[in-house]
Amino acid sequence: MDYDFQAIEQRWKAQWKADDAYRVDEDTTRPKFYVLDMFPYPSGAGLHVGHPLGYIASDVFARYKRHQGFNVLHPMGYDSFGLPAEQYAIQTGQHPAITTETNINRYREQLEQMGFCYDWTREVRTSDPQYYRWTQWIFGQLFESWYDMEADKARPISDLVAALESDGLGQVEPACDSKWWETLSDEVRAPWGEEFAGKLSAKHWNQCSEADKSQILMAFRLAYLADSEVNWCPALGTVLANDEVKDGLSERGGHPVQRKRMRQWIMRISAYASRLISDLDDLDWTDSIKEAQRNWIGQSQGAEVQFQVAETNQQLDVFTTRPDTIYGVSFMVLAPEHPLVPEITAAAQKDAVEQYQLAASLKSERERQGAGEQKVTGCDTGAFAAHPMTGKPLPIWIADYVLAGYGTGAIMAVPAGDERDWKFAKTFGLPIPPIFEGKDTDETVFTEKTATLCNSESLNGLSSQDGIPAAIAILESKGVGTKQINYRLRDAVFSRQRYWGEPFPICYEDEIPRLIKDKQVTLPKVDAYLPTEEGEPPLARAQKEDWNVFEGDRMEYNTMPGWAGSSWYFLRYMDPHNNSTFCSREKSDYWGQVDLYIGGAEHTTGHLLYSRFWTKFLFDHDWIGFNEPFKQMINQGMILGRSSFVYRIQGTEKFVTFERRKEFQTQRLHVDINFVEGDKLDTDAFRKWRPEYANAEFVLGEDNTYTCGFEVEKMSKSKFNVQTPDDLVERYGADTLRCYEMFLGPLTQHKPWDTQGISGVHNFLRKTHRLFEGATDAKPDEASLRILHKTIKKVTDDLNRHAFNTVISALMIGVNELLDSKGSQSELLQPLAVLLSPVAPHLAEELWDKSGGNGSVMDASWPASEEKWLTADRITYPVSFNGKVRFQLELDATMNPKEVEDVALNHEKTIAQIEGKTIRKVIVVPGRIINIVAV
RNA sequence: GCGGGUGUGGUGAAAUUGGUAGACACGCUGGAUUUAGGAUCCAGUGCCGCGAGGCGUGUGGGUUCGAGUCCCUCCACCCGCACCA
Repeated sequence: MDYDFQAIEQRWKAQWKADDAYRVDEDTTRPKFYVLDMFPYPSGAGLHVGHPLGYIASDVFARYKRHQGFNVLHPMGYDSFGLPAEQYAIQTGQHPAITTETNINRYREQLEQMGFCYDWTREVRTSDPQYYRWTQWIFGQLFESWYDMEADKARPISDLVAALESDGLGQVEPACDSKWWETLSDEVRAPWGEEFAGKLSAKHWNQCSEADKSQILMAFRLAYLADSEVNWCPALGTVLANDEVKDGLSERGGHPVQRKRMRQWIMRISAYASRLISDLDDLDWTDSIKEAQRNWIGQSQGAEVQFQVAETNQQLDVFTTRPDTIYGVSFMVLAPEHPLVPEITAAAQKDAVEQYQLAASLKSERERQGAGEQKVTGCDTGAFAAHPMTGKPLPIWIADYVLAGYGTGAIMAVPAGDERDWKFAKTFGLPIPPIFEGKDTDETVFTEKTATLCNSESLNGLSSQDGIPAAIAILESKGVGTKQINYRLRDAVFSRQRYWGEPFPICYEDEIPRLIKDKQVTLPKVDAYLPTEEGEPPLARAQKEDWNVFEGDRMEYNTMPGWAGSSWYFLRYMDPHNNSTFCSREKSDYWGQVDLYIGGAEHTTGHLLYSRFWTKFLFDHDWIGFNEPFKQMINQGMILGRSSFVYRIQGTEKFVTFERRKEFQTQRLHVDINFVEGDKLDTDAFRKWRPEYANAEFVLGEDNTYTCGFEVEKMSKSKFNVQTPDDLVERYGADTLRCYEMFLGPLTQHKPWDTQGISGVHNFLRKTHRLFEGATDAKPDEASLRILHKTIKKVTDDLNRHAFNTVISALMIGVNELLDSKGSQSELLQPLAVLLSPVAPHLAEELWDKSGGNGSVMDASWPASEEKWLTADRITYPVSFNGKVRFQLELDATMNPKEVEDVALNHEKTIAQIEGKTIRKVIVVPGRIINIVAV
């Protein structure tokens, strides 16, 4: 009988459903294994063949681990809040929940069709109030926490309040902005005096009103409200986090982004910067992702140094990684936006400075970041700072190349040792004090750390390695500087001016935010999904009675960003229906970290960083027992599409075939790959595609056909090159699709999609089916047993190293060889069905059943390869001369190297090869190779 | 510029510890069979050469009895970061 994949797949899918075969429960008698796929956003387009690649790999591994006796958690759910559904709502007025539901149903259908072993009873959706109440709860906990730098962990805000009441800020060191008090209103600060520099006393704290205290605490909360420069995207009508902006454009949609000062909820992720870097070391992730995270966090060690501005009591703080070069400082540079600029600028320079500032502010983010060559620009403020060591006056300039957002927004310029400072000094004729022995820094800048310092008083003769700590010691003893670690990572904006996201459990009284703890706030209904006329977010449209909870004067109008719900979803899968906590400690202790996380590499600096941050936060409060979410991660490569093109002769409705396109002025247009078979265009289908092509004419090739051009590029709707899994499953079955996607090549590599190869894999499954047709209870012969055990070993080894493509090859070889050796005995076939089951579960179940297996193949234990069938009696040695293989020699496996050598040397072909030469050396690698060196 | 990665037949690729380069497939060529079907089977297929043989893993060098694999040089492409003080 033929391989009727449709009947087989339908039958077993139904059976598994009836048996609840994918249901998992906690079971302390078995070891656990947690395999997770990255959370999909259910888009309207459904899945294309690229999406399931990772899902198939994780499913294969989950099934393999189950065979090995692990209790495997393998869940799936949806990151179902997000922009596309909301954009659609804006256009059509349809509630995003409806769009989302429709899309999820489509996803679910596609996922089930491919036979994934997800435990659907654990499905989560971030837009479900039962889920997001816990996202809101975690936000609330972040709001009610501060970061204790000494203990290096988050603690309840009540601890900080207690400390403030008894000792003020004297005994505790909370993570905060270096000048946290500057964000407070003047009334709050007034009693503390002009000279206040952060040492808030208990007395002052206790004198504050409740409103004042709330303002002060805001400076220390892990989720806080603050005015800050944000990335505002007018086209999307919302702010974006740094990781959502690429080259000054929004990652989604590519719209321009501006800087704007806005009051926003912010997450103090910077408090975790150091742990987010150091804990990377123990993760089994690719170096490139770990490196990208280190880069993004951007740790640099150095010193903060204070410079006194002459004739004022103002002080300039700068951060430097090279405090050893302090004697080489000849000027200072501030960012044009630096708050001190207006205060210190000399009267004579006022106009020039203001002009420069204006010019800088008019430049877009993109221009500021300088796409290409950087021109050196700057402007003298006319003010001077005193060198902290020598007291010498240093001119203070402003310039674009100093960024307001990094460090303190000001630098001490050391032209001898810094490329940009050097160029700046050369451009504006500023001095370049030589500070490196034997280096003419007037000629070229010397940026390496290898030189010996000179003209640097007590630092003379020191290398940079010794000079840095020495310089810091001097600075500290003079009270003009401290050792400091600086990070590039900024706190993450957590507000979005959007409708389709988690509402904040926050209300305002006299504009003071208050956390609503006793009731869950759900999304209110609104009359439109657009901002109000006053520019308030859509939620501001909701009337008082539209809110299920309305407290204070008003509710918070912002919603949370997409990454809120996805930062902790892997925990909810462990305990998805818990109504009293986000995830019970008992469950999270059992399931623990994700053992294997599979997904794309596009979440490097967003999701992966944020979920690490939230995990550490939950760990600090002892609500979970681990501080990293994902122990091992594999990033699957993209499956690229093969786009087809037609060539329209400019200004006409004529299309010219690929071969003759050069004869005309043409425009290359994407054409739907559904009209193209083997690069030949179905011209009738093309005419019917769009009204404007109805009268299309074609300039054909010699064979009277229209040939399309092609290119391999990213699969996308707009390129009309999307291949969906649906019709492939229809034509070849889910098992074939699963095997084919695995067979394409290494999981982590990018590869073009090409359906031509699919027949080979389908054929393999048919052959496998045929092998089982002749199942008997007879005793298998030795040769067949060898084939089986070789296959068991290869498949097992390859699965362990996640080499899924060679798993398929190994099974192909095994089946081909067993067909040749007539190895159709149940004793061989049953283990073979188990080997097949991770990659082709439906067929494996059918064959397991046919070959007399008990129960479901899914619960059969993984076969072990037996050593005795792996070692052969005879070995075929390649015999090489000077490294080049000349002939084969079949020898007894028991022969020792000396015996092998003797046989090889006396072989007639050897004698022929070495004729006229002397043998210098003979190398025999037992079981491997014989190499004879002769000259 | 810095960091990470990848270069192997016509194509996707394999070679796990330095040990027969191209397994397994696709495609192609020839043949068989068949109710011309996107079916099946057999043989061949890295390149050059009729052949013996020679040459072959981006380039050039090195280590080694032996290098796709290790070391150095350069090139190409992909990804990330990018005036980061």
